[in-house]
Amino acid sequence: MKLPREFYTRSDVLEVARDLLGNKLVVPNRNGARVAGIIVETEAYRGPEDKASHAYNGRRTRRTETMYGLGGTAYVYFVYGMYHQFNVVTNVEDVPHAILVRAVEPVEGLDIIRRRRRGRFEHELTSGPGRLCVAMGIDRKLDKADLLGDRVWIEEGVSVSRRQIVRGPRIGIDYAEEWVKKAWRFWIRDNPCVSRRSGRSFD
DNA sequence: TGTCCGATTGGT
DNA sequence: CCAATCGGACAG
Repeated sequence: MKLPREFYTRSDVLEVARDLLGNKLVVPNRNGARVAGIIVETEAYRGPEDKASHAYNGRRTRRTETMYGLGGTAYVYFVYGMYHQFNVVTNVEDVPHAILVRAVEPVEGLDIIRRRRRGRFEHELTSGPGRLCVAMGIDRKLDKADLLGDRVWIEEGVSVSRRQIVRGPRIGIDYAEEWVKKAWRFWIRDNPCVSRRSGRSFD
């Protein structure tokens, strides 16, 4: 069952980022086979006040335009000349909030995932935002895709109790000054598929 | 159009 | 720790 529009249009992006944990990200390939993973790590970005956000200070360009769309839209961009990053847009139109999905635990289409990530250990298949995009076949063609459509979506997964959720600072945003230390990254405690560089945490 | 740099990763 | 690698943002 796909998560409904109201899940995404809520105004508190931190709450949505936390609630995403345990749900299942699904990408059907063109044969109709499903590749899917349970979301185990997320990061909230709250433009325009959040200096770490691409939409900081109201920045609105060809790339960031997606973030201004309706909650429940995919925001996929390309970084470091080689990696894609999959994000979920939240809130209502014109409020550029988004959540970076940093790691999933593979649960469907393992054969396809292993082929795309040949030579890697099991815990390295989808344990990072760039890795999971390779594993699941996500690229910029999915930018602006509606998560209530049929190209990529998130459906009800497993239930995760509040006690299993840990939070800590976001990763790779050293340029964000005072926003660096905000504990806006959420992950499932002890899950083997969370990204490496998981530094200090607090709950 | 030129320069700087990135919401990462894999190898040293 | 560091290089890879190229598109985006912005200055000029």
